[in-house]
Amino acid sequence: MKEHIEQLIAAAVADLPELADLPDAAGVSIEIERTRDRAHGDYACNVAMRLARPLRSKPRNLAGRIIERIPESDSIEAIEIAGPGFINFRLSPQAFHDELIDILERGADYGTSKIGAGHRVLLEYVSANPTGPLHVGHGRHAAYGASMANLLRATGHDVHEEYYINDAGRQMDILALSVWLRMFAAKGIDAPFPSGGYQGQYVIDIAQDAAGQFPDAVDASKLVTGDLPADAPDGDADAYLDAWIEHTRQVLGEDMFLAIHDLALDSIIVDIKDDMAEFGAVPDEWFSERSLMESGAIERALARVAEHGKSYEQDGAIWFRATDYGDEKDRVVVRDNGRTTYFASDIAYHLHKRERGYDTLLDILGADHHGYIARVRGGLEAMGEPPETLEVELVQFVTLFRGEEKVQMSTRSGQFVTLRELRDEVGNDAARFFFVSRSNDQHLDFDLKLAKSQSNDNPVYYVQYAHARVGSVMRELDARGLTWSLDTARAHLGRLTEDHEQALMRRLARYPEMVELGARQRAPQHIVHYLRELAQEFHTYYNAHRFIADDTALRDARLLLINAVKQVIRNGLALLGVSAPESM
RNA sequence: GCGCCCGUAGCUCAGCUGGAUAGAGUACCUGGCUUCGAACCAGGUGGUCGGCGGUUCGAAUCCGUCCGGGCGCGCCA
Repeated sequence: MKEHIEQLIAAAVADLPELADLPDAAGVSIEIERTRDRAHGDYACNVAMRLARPLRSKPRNLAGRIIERIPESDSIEAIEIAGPGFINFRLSPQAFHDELIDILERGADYGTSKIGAGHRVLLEYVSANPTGPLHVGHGRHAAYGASMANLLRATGHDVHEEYYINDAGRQMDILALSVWLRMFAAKGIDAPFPSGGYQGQYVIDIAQDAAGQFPDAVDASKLVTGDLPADAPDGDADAYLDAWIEHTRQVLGEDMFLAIHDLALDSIIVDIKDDMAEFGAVPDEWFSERSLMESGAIERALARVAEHGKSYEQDGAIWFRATDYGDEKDRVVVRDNGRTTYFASDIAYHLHKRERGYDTLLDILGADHHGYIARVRGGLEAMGEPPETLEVELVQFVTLFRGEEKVQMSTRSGQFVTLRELRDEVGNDAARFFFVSRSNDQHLDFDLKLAKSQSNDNPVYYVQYAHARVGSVMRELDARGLTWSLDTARAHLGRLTEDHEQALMRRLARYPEMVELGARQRAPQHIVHYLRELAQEFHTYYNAHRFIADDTALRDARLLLINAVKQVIRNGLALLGVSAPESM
């Protein structure tokens, strides 16, 4: 519809005689937008105001001359000039009726488009370190990422969802150490535990399993260390940890250390996969950082950086010239001990994404990673890849409250509320809906007490209730021995003359635009707000009029309308990963 | 100090990349179930869009600056 109006305007503007003298004015783009106020019709166009200056004409006069040249259309009932020079379009009833029928005929497909056809998007999200269960912050990432994947697919993009597993590196070593030390407790032997180790119950559970599988590793004599630096608070917790890791590697041997490391890793990844799957977030691929090292991808990436002269050696390390790309300082990619850094993995990973043929690398990252964006983009450029292919959406933090009290969370100390706990408390639907109801670049306050005690007040139920109510009406129809069908009802849509019905039809017709907007702006919250408005208008209608009327034609028309409402609510909720129950 | 995100009703937040009189939810007040589900609806109270300049037909939206909050600035990941 929007495109149709655009074409009408374009034809009219092209027909303006004065435009011939000013070829550059033709560059003014035609913008059609939805009106906010019903009194302004359905669509408005500002082209007359934009062209007024280059054409040295008054906006309202110009608008008049444009309107004279707009071709006839069955979809348009009226065109008028308003305000400073807007051209307002009022759609014909026929246009809305056609839309209702389209909704029911296309069903689950309604609202989808092909605007993203041919675009290959690699969508990476969550990618939490596998050092423990997902917490509520990851839940926000999962909800946002999965909803974005749905939106992008609905608009025709070819989307590949991916979770990057940081299965190499120091954090995993600390986890392996933590598990090993807890294995002693499983066998009734006292063992020290560094202040910086992972302290959650899940570590103890994994250790129980590991102690059974690797009994030889639980040997009190292996706990005897030489001099170690002091642990916090007297000393440096990190130095203490590193000394312990080094010690553990030696007394256990690389193979045993790796065995415990991998047992812990596998156990946690299985847990994360289950958790996300239950939450409706199912990545197509789980991409291992270690695989980058083993396949030589990191070396390849670093070689490309070197070829472009964007790295150098200093102090025994290899540095990437990040300052050439606006970073504050150059960054190490290979340490003086020969090991590559996380950053090296990351640019190699992004190169690998490009090598797999993706046009857009959409990363969903925590807000604390923002300092990283320019660097990775610089890395891509330094490897000869277009830097603009990397697009990053930052997700701001979730602050948990229990009533008035802020809940402090720290993965390392094991003090956090897990995603699983949250889902158990408020349910998947409420959690998914709540997480994407706020813009991702806004901080999110999540009050657990409120979510638990008043879960019935959650806005998700408001929307689901509208859907269930239509189901209920159709069951009532059946109970009364009446029937309804699209084919007989379509002839009576002219009976939908009430204000509430007009408002609903207008709203329904906007849905495809909302899907497009949500996908384009990477903003699923538009769908949330739209659904609330649609549900609100439906509830108002419900309270004001009876659908199962004695007048058959009127009844058929109204039932067609509310079934269209039901279909659109279902489609919108599906994008958000929220169920649409028939009854509740 | 530098960089990124943000500041909109008492509270939590939208505001469709510059449009017409700034919107929801919640809280508070009033009213509506013998009638398709009251997990609902109708009405009311509530705003210098953080402050000040600028850009233009037009600014909550763009630019500058100041104030206030969050996050980041490792040979950690």
